[in-house]
Amino acid sequence: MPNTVGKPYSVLDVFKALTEEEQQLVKDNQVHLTYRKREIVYKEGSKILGIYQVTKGKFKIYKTGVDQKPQIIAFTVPGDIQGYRSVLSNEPACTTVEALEESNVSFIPSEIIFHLVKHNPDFALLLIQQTCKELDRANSLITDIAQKTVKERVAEILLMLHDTFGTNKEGFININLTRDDISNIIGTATESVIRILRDFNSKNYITLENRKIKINDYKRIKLISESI
Amino acid sequence: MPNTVGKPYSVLDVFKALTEEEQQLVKDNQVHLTYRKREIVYKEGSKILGIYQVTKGKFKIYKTGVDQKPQIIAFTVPGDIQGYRSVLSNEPACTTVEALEESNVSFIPSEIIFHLVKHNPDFALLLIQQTCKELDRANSLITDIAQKTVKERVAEILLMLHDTFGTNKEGFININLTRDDISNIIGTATESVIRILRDFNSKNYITLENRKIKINDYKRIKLISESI
DNA sequence: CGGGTGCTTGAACACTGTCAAGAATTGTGG
DNA sequence: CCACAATTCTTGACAGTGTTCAAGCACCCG
Repeated sequence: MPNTVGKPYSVLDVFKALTEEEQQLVKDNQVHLTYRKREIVYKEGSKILGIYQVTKGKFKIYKTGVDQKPQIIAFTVPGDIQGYRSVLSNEPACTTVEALEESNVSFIPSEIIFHLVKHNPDFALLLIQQTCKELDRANSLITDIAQKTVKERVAEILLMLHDTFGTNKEGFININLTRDDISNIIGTATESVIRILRDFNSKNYITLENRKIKINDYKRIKLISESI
Repeated sequence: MPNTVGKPYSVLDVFKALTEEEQQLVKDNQVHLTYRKREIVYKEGSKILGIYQVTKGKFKIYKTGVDQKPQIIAFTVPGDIQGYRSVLSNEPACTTVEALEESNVSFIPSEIIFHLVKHNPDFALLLIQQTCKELDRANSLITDIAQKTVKERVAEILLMLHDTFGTNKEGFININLTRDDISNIIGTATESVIRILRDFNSKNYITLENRKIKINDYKRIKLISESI
C-alpha cells in the first residue's frame, strides 16, 4: 500500500453537492475574512461558531504537545474546509489554525452547516468522505513517524510540499516554512532538519536559497523517503 | 488540551439514530461472523463489501509500514464499527483488522449503509462525529509519537490499555498482547519495550506475569507518561 | 515432550537531541 | 528606505537514547 502522507493534499469540494438554492443560502450567510501571516483563525480548545473555507493562501494546522511544542498535523490548500469536526461534534477545537501568509477564508455559521447536513445527504456523504481522507492521511503519518528515520521523513516531507504547493518559475517550492516549522511536522530537532537539508544540498539533491527549496533530483529524494 | 491517546476508547452507537423500521432492515440484512485469534477480517488494500460491527472480543487495526512492519493504529471495543471509511469512500481498505482473541462481528452490507446515510441525516451526522473522534485520536497519537520518549509512550499506552479494556479480579489488564504488539503501537524496537517494562516492574510500578500486566502505581505511570 | 514462538539480556554502535556560540536573515520602527 | 533588533539559521562538540545483533532461556501449543 502506498502511503498517503507523501501524496499532495487534495480537496473534495463538499459544496458541489448543494442545490442552487442551498448555494445561495451559503452565499447569503458567509463572511469573508482576511488573515495576515502568523494570525490565528482559532486556537486549540476554543469554541468555534462555524466552519472556514480557505479561498486564498495557506495555513498550518497544529496541536500543542509536550512543553508547548507545536506538532504540525496538516496544511491547507485553497478549497479546504476547517473547523467542521468541532462544529459537527459540538466540541472545542482540537487544533490551532495559523496563517503562513496573507490568506482569505470564507466563514459559514454552524446553523447553515447543520441545516445542510440534515437536508442534503450527498453533502453529508462528502463530508464523511473528506473526514475519512484526513483520517487515512493521519494514519499514514503515524506509521511514517513511528517507523522512518529523520532523514527519510525529511525527504518525504519535501516531496509532499513539492506536490502539494507546486513550484515557482525557478523551480522552488511555493511555501515559506522555517526550519522550525519543518521540524515540527516530522517531530525532530530543528538542528537535525538543518543538517539533513544541508546534506541534501551539498549532494545537489536539492538547492537551498534561504527558506526556498528546490528539488533537483526528485527520484533520489523519493528513494531516500522510501528507505532504499 | 489533554491528549486523547491515553483516554480509553469509547464508541458512539451510530445505530441509535435509526428508526424501528431501519433497525429491522439492518437486522434482516446483517450476518454474524466469528473470528478466532489471529484471523483477519480484511486486509489493507482489499475491497470490502460492508461494515463490521464488533459484538464481542477485540481486534487490532494496523497499517503495514517500512519492511512490512505493522504499525498498530487502534484497537476495537464492542460496539465499534470498522470498514465504513472504505465503504463510504468506495476505496480499498487502508488498514488491516485482525482478531486478538475469539471475537464476533456483525456484517452489514454496503447498500444498507448507503441507504441509511441517504435517508437518515442523524445517522450520517453520528458517522461524521465518530470519524472526527477517530481523527482527533489519530492526531494526538501523531503528537505523542513525534514528541515523547519511548519510556513516556510505554507508560501512556499502559494507561490507555488499562482504561480501555479494564482489569480482571486480580487487577491485570484484560488484554493479551505480545511485546511485539506493544512495540508496534508505539513505534519502537521490541527490546526497548521489554527493557522499559522490566524497569517499571523492578521499581514495582507494575507487575508482570507473562503477558499479563498489572498497574500498581497508576499515578506514577501517569506522571511518567506526561514527561514529568 | 519437542519445536516454535516469544521473551530477555548484554554489548556495541548509530542516530538524534541538546547546548552553546556566532553568522545570517528577516522584520520593524523611525 | 535604512538601521537596528529580533528571529532564524548554522555549526561543532558532546551526551544520551534507542536500535541492532547475537545468544540463551521460557513458555506454550500440538
